[in-house]
Amino acid sequence: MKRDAASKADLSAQIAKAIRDAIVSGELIVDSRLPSEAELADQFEVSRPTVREALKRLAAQNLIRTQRGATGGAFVNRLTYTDAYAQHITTSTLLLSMNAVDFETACEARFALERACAPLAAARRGAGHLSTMRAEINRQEDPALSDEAFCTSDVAFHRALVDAAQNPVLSYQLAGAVEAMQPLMNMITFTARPRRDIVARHSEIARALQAADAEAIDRELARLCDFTISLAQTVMAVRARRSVPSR
Amino acid sequence: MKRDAASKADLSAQIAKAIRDAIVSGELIVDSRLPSEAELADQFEVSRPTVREALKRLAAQNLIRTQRGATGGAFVNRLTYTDAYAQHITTSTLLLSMNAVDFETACEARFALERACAPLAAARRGAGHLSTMRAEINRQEDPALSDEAFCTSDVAFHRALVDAAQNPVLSYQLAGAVEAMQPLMNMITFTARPRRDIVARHSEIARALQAADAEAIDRELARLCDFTISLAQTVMAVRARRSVPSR
DNA sequence: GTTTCTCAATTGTCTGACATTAATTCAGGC
DNA sequence: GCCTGAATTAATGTCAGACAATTGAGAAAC
Repeated sequence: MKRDAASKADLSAQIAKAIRDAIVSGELIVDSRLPSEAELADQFEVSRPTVREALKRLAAQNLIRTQRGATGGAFVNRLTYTDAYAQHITTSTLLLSMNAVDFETACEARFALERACAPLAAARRGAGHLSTMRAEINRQEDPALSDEAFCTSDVAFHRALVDAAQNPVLSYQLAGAVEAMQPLMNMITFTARPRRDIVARHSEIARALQAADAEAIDRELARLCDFTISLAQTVMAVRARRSVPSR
Repeated sequence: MKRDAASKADLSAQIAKAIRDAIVSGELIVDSRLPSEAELADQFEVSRPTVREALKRLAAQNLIRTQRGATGGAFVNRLTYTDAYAQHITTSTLLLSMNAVDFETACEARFALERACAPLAAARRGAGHLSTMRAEINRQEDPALSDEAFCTSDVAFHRALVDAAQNPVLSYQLAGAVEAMQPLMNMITFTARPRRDIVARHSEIARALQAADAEAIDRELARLCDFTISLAQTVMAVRARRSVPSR
């Protein structure tokens, strides 16, 4: 855990990097305790506040956790799938919102990824996945369901499809893509999303999954993708006309 | 930018969350300047070091950048694709290494994702992508190439295939999966990876991409996936036998 | 043996200070 | 009038020292 005097970055950034490298390289293994803040301050020849800033940087990335008390300190955190999901979703959401990614690009990416898991899902889907999907379809058929709840159910449905592939790494990668899309999806949902068509697609997907018909799943996802994109274009066109009424 | 007194978390975590929420909700837009540390300390009724720890947390996530000097301060950062790539790769790599994800699962996920972009890549590939892939194949044919360089070239090849889909969101999602796999790949590369077979697959993929033959790309990727997994199993079996020699 | 108390180690927070950086301002010379 | 350059100023970066809060461990009492 050495820090090069070279880089011009802030001390706290240098120290954070040094510790991060030690973790990534395996020098510090999961659940091992880092030296106390005072000891780190001595080692790196900086003050304790500087060390603390470095530790907060690592804590922000879920790389360490801290505990107070006599046997407390900073411990190397095991990065769980849950943590990784959360970070991935945050990053993806911000990336989409801050770079004005157009709906078509995001939608295309999202469905392309989802189609990637169709063959695996068809081969491995369990009863739990199918029942989850059917339950969500039932909820979606209720006209009294609010738009927000419909959206959430939509995400849950697709999440179940992804999970049916029974590959946690794949689920992790796709969860970010699907969930990060939700805010963008909402933009069109709250205007005029014809639920009947979507539920019909969902039903077909569930049927195909039960039949382990990978090609049918793929086909339905492609239709749903095209449908969503064309719907978005319609909505955008209407909005554009409204904002420039007389011309 | 208010902080609830509710949560029991550290003050710096609360403040970081409050500011992060303000950014995500759009209350603070890209490139806008946050109040100075002293002002934030007043607003949140904490000391400056506490505010600084909060800001370092956000800086660790590339959400803000800081600048010294008279007109300095903390500014909301635009999350670039490059930043997002880097974070995604770091997270994915740590997730794989800390959770003892087995090679087969990771490999399956990686190729499933890559196959997702085959149709788009076939439809849109430009001359640049094809020439990059051919150049990498040429490098890979050189027997003098070191194992590390071969690996890097391998990643570059697949990266070009992904980029050929011309969807930056898709590229972002896949870059993490492909690059995070590299350390795991290295484990088998450095023993006995038959380069000829891999180069043959790569050549076929490049040919199929040029011919815009999505199905052929998909087929070749599937073969490469199966090949890689079986190779890994062979290597593991050999290692297991070596580590338990006489029994 | 069990419970309770005290203690020590560690993180969390505050105060106040100084160093460093960089834009701005303004005086002086041309 | 215009350029040059030094002082000003406002901000972050860093430090030292202190105290509060928390928590486990060992000592002491029963």
